[in-house]
Amino acid sequence: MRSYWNEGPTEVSLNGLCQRAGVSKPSVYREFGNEDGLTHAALENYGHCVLAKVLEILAGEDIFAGKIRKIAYLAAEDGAHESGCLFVKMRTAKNQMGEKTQILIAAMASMAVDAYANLLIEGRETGEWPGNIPVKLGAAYLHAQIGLALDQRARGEDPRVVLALALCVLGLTDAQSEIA
Amino acid sequence: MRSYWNEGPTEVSLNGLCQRAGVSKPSVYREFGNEDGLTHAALENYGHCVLAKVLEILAGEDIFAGKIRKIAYLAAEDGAHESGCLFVKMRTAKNQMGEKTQILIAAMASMAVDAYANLLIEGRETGEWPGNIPVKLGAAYLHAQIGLALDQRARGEDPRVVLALALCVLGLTDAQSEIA
DNA sequence: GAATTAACGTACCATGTGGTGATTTAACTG
DNA sequence: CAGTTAAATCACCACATGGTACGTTAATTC
Repeated sequence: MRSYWNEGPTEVSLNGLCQRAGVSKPSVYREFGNEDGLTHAALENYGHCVLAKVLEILAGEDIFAGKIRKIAYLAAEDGAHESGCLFVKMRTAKNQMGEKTQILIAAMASMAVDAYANLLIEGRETGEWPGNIPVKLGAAYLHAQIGLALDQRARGEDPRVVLALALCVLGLTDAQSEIA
Repeated sequence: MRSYWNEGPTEVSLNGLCQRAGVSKPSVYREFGNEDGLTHAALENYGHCVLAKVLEILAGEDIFAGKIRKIAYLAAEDGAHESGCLFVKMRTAKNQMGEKTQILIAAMASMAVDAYANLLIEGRETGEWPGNIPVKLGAAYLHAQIGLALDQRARGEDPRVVLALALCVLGLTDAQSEIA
């Protein structure tokens, strides 16, 4: 019922969604208050789902490069969220979102870059991530490139080769052959 | 009068624009037919303006790395189009654009990647662009990274460090210090 | 200056949006 | 089975959007 929200892209109107979901508008309003609450709940739910996947990867026993590769795979070619990353879609249209949703978007972006930073710190400590790139810059770079890949997929482009090339700068020279 | 369109972001409605431009709606329709024709004309005009700048850079007497640096500067920190790149904004919301405008968006993207390809070919011929990255991939990569920088600026982020790091993969190790 | 033509703008239309009050249906309690 | 309460819905509102018919003004021509 309310998981049907995952397929609801940003372009669908509240008016049309509750129609194709078989639920009437006042019910939605009783449950979420207003559209801002609705998008907020949808994004929060989506965040929990995708966060679970990412945390599973980060907590795994993989090697550093393997974790990066898995995250890149998730962003570039995993068919699970084939309708596109809801976070990226909402960030793209964030000025059309309500206040609460905008705050959530910013918070999720911050969490993502923090997660990348932790991964990079771990990689540096174990010596698996060589080079002299600051962790902060690396995390921002990873976040930007993953977001770019998701954006490209939302446009119908194939992000794989570009993402593979972009990740080379982190010193993972095998990333290109691994992904492409 | 019709150059006021450059400041017109995608979020402004036709209804509100002709009001703040002091022109009545029927006049707009007499001139452009429908909203699709309007956005098309606006994007075409913007394309001519920005294309002039890019061509000026490409046709200059600069060294290869200098041209790349100038283009990166144009994308990352030039205040000329401080309201954001209209092409990127329209590409972001391309499914809300009319048919003609969507075709123009695709055509302009193709022209951009062709221009990058020519630049890279020139760089390789003169030996200024080392490495074994195929020209086609390099052009797609440049296009993606420039687009990412413009997207980040549209979101209010500072794209400079990420773009500088991304351009390192092209073998321009000095790009980071030049831009940041 | 009169007549014709071209451009312009007011006022309007149909439609879709987010949001809500009144009413009916359903469930639960005694 | 009767009576109260909770929940879902029908129908509606105000508003904004893209788009247009028609009256009005301005320019042109003789």
